[in-house]
Amino acid sequence: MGTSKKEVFSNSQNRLADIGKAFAHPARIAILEFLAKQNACVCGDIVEELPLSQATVSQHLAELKRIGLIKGEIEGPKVCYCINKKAWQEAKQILAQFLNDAKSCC
Amino acid sequence: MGTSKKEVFSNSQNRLADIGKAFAHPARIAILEFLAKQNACVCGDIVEELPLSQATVSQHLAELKRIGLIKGEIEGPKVCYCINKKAWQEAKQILAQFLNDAKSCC
DNA sequence: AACTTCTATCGTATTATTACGATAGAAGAA
DNA sequence: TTCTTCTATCGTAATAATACGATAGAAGTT
Repeated sequence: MGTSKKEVFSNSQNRLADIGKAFAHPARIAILEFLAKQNACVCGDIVEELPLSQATVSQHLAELKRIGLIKGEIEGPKVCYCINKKAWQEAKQILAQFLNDAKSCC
Repeated sequence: MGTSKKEVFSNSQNRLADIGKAFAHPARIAILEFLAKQNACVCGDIVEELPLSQATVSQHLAELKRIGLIKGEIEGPKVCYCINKKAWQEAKQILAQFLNDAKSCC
């Protein structure tokens, strides 16, 4: 009790839920928006964009990396982040399919 | 500390995060999938579809109602649920815009 | 080597979420 | 009225998520 019973749901349901979780916090939305509008990797200045501490931003970045939507590459003393295009397309496809399956009702 | 600092983010960022939260649990995905594939309102049999208790399912339904993605109408002793088409379209539009704004990178 | 810069992680406190049994209330059936 | 059915809510327990200061480690600079 208290634990999410994800083992009783299908892989695709859990994958979609994970994508949803990536979007389920305004800070992660802000991070993704910032990365998405760039045309290149962003090195470092993400923390300055957000009204959150460096530790908190790092946690959100780690969660987005776990889900796969962003990539981080070490570049000297900094780390460069960018959208993972492949996972982004996959998320777009999964969400579009899910959202388009709703039939009319009521 | 511990509280989500949603007040420092924009309304649209928080709205998108709320939509993400609706999708952020496999049980809610399962509920939405079940409702979405129907061509009519579903009265009652949602609990039997899910390996969760009636109380837990009711909580998930309440959360989906709060976010606006589903509607519930009292029909005799039962309650009929269905996708809220308007909010569903809104969610689709918001997500599509967000997902399509990613520029190429790396 | 010593210093600076950048980021991940640890430790920790607080709030949120998830889950379920039990109960209450609403509405039709007997 | 009494019974049954259905659903929301209460109470509660446990886990997850959020946030941040402090610290550690990696890498370049002086």
